[in-house]
Amino acid sequence: MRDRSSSVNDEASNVLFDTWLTARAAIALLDSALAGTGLDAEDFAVYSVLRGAGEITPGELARWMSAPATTVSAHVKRLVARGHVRQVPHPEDRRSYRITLTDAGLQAHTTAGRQFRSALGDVEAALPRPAGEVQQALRDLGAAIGAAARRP
Amino acid sequence: MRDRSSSVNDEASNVLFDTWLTARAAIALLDSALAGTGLDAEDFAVYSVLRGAGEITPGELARWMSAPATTVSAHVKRLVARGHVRQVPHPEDRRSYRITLTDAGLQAHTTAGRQFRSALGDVEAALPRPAGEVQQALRDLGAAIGAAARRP
DNA sequence: ACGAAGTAGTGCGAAATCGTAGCATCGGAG
DNA sequence: CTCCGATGCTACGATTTCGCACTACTTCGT
Repeated sequence: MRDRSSSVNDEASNVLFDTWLTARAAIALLDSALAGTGLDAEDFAVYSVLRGAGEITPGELARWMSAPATTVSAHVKRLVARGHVRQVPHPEDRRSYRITLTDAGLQAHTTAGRQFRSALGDVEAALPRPAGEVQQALRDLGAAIGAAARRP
Repeated sequence: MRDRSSSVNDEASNVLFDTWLTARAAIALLDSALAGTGLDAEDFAVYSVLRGAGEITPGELARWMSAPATTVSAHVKRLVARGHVRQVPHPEDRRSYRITLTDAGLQAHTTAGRQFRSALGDVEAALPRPAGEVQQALRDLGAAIGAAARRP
């Protein structure tokens, strides 16, 4: 009954608001944890998606991160210029293409990953219960938001 | 074992990453849910903090939302210009001041609140368990991130 | 097979973000 | 009281975000 549940926030308390608040804190933490790696929190997340996906189209990436197409487009341009991402022609749709991490991109992600994991460890250590539980809650919430968004 | 835990994301799975993902989805949902109200998700969140706080300094707000001072400064300028926020001199520190919602700001928040609550309802309805549980997980996570951030 | 309608991505411009540098004020040490 | 380091905020500018309008290709209906 202090700090985050203090006087400031009473009626504004709800899952969406808390998600916003928590994410901002997470990003701030990561931005400083990743200082010096050349990647910021956003970059690291995108690289992670890319790495997990192997090859995806900009559109898929946009859907994954709930971002507008133009934003992803800008990301791609930047990451390609940085030499961390490569564009591969799409075999079945010539309007599109696919993107992958280059070796340099992969390595940047791996390097930054050390610092990331350190910060993640700190957070998990400070967590008063298994991280898996929290994660499951986030997944459930994410799915619920997705369902709500699909509802016209 | 579908959708959000699909093939794209395996090793990248952790609380911080999931927080980022979920928050992006939440913001996207709210941005569209709040369309036409004149406020976007970010605005609504800030107004909520302001409303809950009554009067706070820009610095306090910055800390609350884990944002750099300059960003908050820009927000304040914008919201003041919009007529939704008012600056009140700080009685104990002349470097600073306090901000509050004006009546117009309060009303804008209340109006937008209808649409917000509708979206929130959709999300909560799609949630496979009590929202309070998820919220508690978010609080715990937020506190843990705060602890990790304080650790030099 | 053809045209209309839908979908993938991008150029551009307006607005937002936030680091750096700088100013005003505060508060503690001597 | 007088410094002086610490703190609160902001001007500025480089970078990022994203809505709108547009082009290129795909797909569906007939």
